Amino acid sequence: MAKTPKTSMRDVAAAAGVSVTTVSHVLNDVPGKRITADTRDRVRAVAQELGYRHNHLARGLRLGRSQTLALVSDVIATTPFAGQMVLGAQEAAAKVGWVLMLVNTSRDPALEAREIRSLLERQVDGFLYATMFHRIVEVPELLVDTPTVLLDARSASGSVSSVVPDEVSGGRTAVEELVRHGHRRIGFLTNVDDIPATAGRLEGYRQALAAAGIALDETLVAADTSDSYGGERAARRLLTRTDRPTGIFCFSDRMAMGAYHVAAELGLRIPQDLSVVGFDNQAFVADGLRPELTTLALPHYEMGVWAVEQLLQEMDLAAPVTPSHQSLPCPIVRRSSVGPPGPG
Amino acid sequence: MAKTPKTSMRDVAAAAGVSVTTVSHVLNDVPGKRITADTRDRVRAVAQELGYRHNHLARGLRLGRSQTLALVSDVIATTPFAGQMVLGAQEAAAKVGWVLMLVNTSRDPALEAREIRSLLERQVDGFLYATMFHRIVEVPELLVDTPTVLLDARSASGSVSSVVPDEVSGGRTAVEELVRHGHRRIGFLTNVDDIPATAGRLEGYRQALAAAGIALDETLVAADTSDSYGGERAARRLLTRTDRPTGIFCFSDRMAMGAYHVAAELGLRIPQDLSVVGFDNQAFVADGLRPELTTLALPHYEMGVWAVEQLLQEMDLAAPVTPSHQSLPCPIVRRSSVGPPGPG
DNA sequence: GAGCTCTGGTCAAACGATTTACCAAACCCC
DNA sequence: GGGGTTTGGTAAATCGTTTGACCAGAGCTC
Repeated sequence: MAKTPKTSMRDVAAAAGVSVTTVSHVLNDVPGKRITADTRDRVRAVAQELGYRHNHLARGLRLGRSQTLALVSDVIATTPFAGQMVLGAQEAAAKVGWVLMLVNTSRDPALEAREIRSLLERQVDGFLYATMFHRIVEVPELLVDTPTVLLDARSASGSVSSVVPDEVSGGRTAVEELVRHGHRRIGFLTNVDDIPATAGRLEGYRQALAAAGIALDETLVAADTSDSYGGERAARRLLTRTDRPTGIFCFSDRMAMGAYHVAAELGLRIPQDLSVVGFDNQAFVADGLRPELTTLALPHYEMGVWAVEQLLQEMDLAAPVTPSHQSLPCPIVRRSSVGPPGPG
Repeated sequence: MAKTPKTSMRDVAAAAGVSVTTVSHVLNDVPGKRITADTRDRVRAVAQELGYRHNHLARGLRLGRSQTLALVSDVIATTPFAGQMVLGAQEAAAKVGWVLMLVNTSRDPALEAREIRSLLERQVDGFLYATMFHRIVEVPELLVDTPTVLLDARSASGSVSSVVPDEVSGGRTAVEELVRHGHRRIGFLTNVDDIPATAGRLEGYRQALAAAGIALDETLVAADTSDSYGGERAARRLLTRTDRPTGIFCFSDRMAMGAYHVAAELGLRIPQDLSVVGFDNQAFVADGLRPELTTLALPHYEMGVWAVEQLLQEMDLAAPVTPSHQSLPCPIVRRSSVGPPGPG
């Protein structure tokens, strides 16, 4: 860890026998500046030799921007797919040479304010305000005059751009998959929480049934907690009926996992006796079940990318932009849990 | 997004009728500076009123450090527990007012070099070099004279500090749990990959057997891929024997999931006929199985915290430090998959 | 009242870039 | 050879802090 004394443009300039200005012009390839190829080469060679490295802090100070984005989220880590969102954002930022600062606020408003303030002091140019599952939030007061995009969240006021999964089309796709295989009695294991995903996927379920000319049977919709135990309970209610559904769409892979347990218990084979579609494409769950679970993937990576690209674009425009709200599709991941309805 | 013109110390100084120096002294609570309470209050009031906000870029430039850490990792997101590590690091940094920049390199050396260079240009003070599962790596040339700590990785040369899970004690703990319940024939579903976790957990398995006075039976160690299919194959090899083990320790929860499938197929009840211990405490897997899986948790959060604290400490000392290598314990998470061996 | 020490500040020089002016020499045209 | 233009740069101000050096006035001592 020998503290190598850092080389600045001044050092390069001195060694190359030119002014700092020239070094700056050369190293930044400033267009429209007339500098002989000879000088250019010399400056570059010297910079290379001295191990010159740009000082982004100094540049940021002068330019008034840091080329840095912040991702602040309520709970970065409690959901296993959070990483994909962060990854998408980070990669999109890296592509244009920006970097991402990461902060987690644990839903603590005081902590959140403190952290945002800290990021603002670091002259962060824009914010991604993310929640780790699709929610309705309001963007913190502190951020009102810094460019901000909502990630996996929508704002009640609609005042800033946002990107969320398209829950409705996701639900529709799931049910269409069952319909396509010939199912007509299709159950829905839904979630009791009042979140956009619940309403959206239910709406998708309705739409798909309607499109297939299947009458909605409210008793085939069973709500419970979104974990595997909720899945068990809800599945048991549906599958112990004499007119049990031949296919079920589950709000989450975890609920689907519960449904698998109940099916095994009742001696129902998947997919011969019962087809199942999940949601989330949860790593190590969907592909660990037997048969592997057909499910819908949340577009976390894509949302991360979209949010950064939108943010960069909004920051480019000096003028205030009209916010744009995007829903990204949830692609279906076909595995082996869906088949034609049994003779039953 | 009205670009509010930023207020600087100069503005505050002018409005308060003092010099910039005084403002700096007051706002930073510089010790040993004599300033009347009256002036202090006035400066603070004015700063508050004008909405003054520190400019960390300018300070960083002056001070030569940014109070920023970078977490560079090979694959941030492909493992669901990665988040815990990032979270631990971020929270430890936040506690002392530092922030974390995040970069993912996808195991691409060219990309890695580019990103590290970019972070270095931003005057990042220290690096966390993380891998998303315990590996042996060498720290990139570029980082040799910037403080760096390895996270979930160890370096071959041992030249920088590192923190990893204690695989040996983890393996031992798992097997001890089975021994404690009275098991004497204990199988090990291990992994074929040549990584520290494989050797470490096997060693732990050996140690626990030896401590219990149980002779090692090599045929009870079945190696396969670490996913659920590998678990199925390995479990089938062990459980179809006439002298099948009464308890098995699985390299991963995913392998344990495979073992559950085989047990169900063979009509073996867990834990009455077979006890199972997993590893990883994988979200939504361990607690989604029936019965819920007893397993070992990887100390990802704690490793993140340790790494940041170590890094901060090493940066404090100007002198070169002798690197410290830490193994953190993997705590057991008891659920319902372990019981006394059956009469069989 | 000369000489000291405090008190409560201020001045100006960094830190390392970018950018707006400006300029000397060379060249061109008639 | 006088005036204008192009070429290839340079000087200096600036971004917003921190900090080491300095200083005027008040109070104390003898």
